[in-house]
Amino acid sequence: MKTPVVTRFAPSPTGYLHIGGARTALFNWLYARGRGGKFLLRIEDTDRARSTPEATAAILKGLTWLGLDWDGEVVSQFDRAPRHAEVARDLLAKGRAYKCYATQDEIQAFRAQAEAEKRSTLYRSPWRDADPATHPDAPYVIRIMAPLDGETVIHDRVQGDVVIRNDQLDDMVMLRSDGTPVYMLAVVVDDHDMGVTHVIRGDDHLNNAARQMMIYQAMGWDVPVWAHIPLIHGPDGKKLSKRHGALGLEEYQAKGYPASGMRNYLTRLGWSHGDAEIFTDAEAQAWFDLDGIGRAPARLDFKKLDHVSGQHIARMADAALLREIAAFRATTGAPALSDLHEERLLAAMPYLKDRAKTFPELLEKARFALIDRPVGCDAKAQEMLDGVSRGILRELTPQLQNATWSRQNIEDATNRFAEDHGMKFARLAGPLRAALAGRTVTPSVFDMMLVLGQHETLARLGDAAEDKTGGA
RNA sequence: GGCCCGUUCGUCUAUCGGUUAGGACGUCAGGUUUUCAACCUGAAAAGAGGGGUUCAACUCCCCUACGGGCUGCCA
Repeated sequence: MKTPVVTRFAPSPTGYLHIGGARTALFNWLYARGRGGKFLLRIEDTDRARSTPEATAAILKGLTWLGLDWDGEVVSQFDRAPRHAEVARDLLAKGRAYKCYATQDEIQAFRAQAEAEKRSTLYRSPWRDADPATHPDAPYVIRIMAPLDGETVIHDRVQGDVVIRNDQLDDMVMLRSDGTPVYMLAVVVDDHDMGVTHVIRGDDHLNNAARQMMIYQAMGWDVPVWAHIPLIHGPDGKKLSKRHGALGLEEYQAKGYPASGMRNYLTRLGWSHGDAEIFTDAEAQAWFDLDGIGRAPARLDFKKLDHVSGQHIARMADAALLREIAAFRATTGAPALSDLHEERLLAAMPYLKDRAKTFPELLEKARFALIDRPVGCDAKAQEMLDGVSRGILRELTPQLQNATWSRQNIEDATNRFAEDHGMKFARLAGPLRAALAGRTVTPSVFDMMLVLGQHETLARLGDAAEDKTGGA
């Protein structure tokens, strides 16, 4: 029987959810969800000085926004410290670890000298083979006994087989002198206890995998499947850092990218499935595999994000889009839309969603539907509504008044009017735009009329004809 | 310093020894048009460098260059 897949995301709560971390979480989520497995969440909060509850909250919030749901309770690594220590002592009892009484000063001095002499800085503790009878009554750390020769092979699903000579591995510390566990021990114990089968994480941990395997082997535990994915870089190809901006996931939320577009973009960044570019979650889950992950770090490309985002907005169902936009407005602190405005926005959706890459862009194009009279003209729209144009609108109004409100009828009436007056429709379009929206850049005038309805349309035309549209 | 990983159009990538090296974003040129977009068509654009192996190398091996990571009683 095949063991079910269990993946996990294990961030340190030292800040917001980083875009790179979000992608790592996404890969774990996709892998588990596509295989009917579990996706677990563990907060690595053993560094008490840097961990904050606010950061944990921000991470959960970010994951929730991205739509990555996890299974079971969130595990706090710090809470499991006693269990980590227990394993360290177990290893001690098994003779796979030893107490080291070397002071930090001693070790530091050794490293400084090794560095000066350009020798390996790997520290070899003299206490490894010391007779327990000679142990002083002093603080000690517990170090693992690393194998002295041979090699460790990391069978990595992304990087291939990575061979590390065991003489490159030192007797790493597992338990500090104050009895607290070190990260390297904690991850292994937690991953094992949580039943994690696939460790998908940044390739900055690739070398660490060899160290961690020492613990798995000493405890006789199954080593998980490794998949070390390249970290993503900024647009300049350099490591992601503050100066790149847009580092936190919430910044993307604030910019109005739909979560589905974000998932699509991040999935496709450094992973591919033939020529597939735009896909649904169901497709991503079905297609996602470790083999498709590239081995080189990928750069963020905001233009492509825009494109993917636009495609997702265009493909979303109108009602769903309306809900997402309402949620987006709420996060920006905008007041909820009135029923009338919401109704109009929904009606306008088919005309707007093909043309917007983000929610704010869509909202901007929807302005005409979300305002009440007077429309409020900006400078260009005001210019458009000169005396002549107002006269034209006055004459056009009765034609629209008599039309039964359908696209066909509105278009016919308008075109007939233009023809009768020997003008091109383009001559009418500008003033109509200004009258209906108070702007010169708007959706199609017929689309707007349809969304607004006959009554509102005529009222706005009336305002314009009488020069009562108001300023911007 | 030691060890490990990586390198195909500007960017994300396909190719898993034999292709005119394909797609997407972006760019440029046309088209459509009712403004802005969107959309459609087309174009330019790539195997880091050097050695091997092979009838044949982007693909396999080695070296170099460049980029990245690890080397903590941080995670």
